[in-house]
Amino acid sequence: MTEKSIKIVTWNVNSVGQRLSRMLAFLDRESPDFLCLQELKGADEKFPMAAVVEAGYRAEVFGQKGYNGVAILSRHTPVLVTRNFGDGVDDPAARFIAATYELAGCLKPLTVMSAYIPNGQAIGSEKFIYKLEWFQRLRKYLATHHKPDDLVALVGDFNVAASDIDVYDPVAWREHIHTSTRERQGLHQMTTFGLVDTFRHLYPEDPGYSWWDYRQMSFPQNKGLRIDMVYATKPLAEKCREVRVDRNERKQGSVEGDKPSDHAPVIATFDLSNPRII
DNA sequence: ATGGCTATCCCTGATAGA
Repeated sequence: MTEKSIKIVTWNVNSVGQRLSRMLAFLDRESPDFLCLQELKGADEKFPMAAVVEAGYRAEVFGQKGYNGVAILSRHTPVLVTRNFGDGVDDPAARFIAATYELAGCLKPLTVMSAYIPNGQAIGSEKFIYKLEWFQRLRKYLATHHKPDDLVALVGDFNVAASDIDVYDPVAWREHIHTSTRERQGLHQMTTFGLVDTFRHLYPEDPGYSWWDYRQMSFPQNKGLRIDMVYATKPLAEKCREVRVDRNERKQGSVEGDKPSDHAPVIATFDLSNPRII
């Protein structure tokens, strides 16, 4: 393979079954190398594998009945796939999958991770503590399995707006779930492994919202949060040329299709034209 | 202040998401 760039997408689809036609159209239109999904909301056997294969992709799937569920779609075949953290914690939630690829023209393997960070529900709740612990477990997983100079893309729905620029109304959302100091610290601790927020790095001033509430006409008023991110280790982040939010996928209508997810896809493009560096 | 919408499954209400 000699492609000069790779495209990595993260998209919380809020049920892969409900979003199938939109997703297939997206694959056809954008032709990403990697499409990382969150909130499949179904067990493995409910995943639309035949349609994905028909579209020219394969899928590494980590499903769960009713809730959560993550996947990585790609035209490439991984050499290694891991599901969950394998850290001995008894946690049945399907929120993390990682796949490693040896791409032609790439001197080092590329690892792509699709993560669905817990929502946290309410500050101080049991689910909030679980969210904070989940960040620590993810941080430990990174340190155990990778080095900061590996090629790693950690993408997904992080359920935290990292700073006030990522929030449409920071005053109303002050110390709210998704913006609280402890959540932001958890997210920051994760990045200290050596991860760059590619969107924020390229566009310091752009809100870049990726989620809008289904209620209250939030999307037409652009009342959003940026909680879906593409993180990359430094050697990979240096190759990032563009990150964009595909807001058309949040729209409703005959052109875009019905029933959008409440999240829009985030599309990152990396230029790998100099293989001596990668 | 609350909930307003959309998804799941036990399915015609409860639970969860953010």
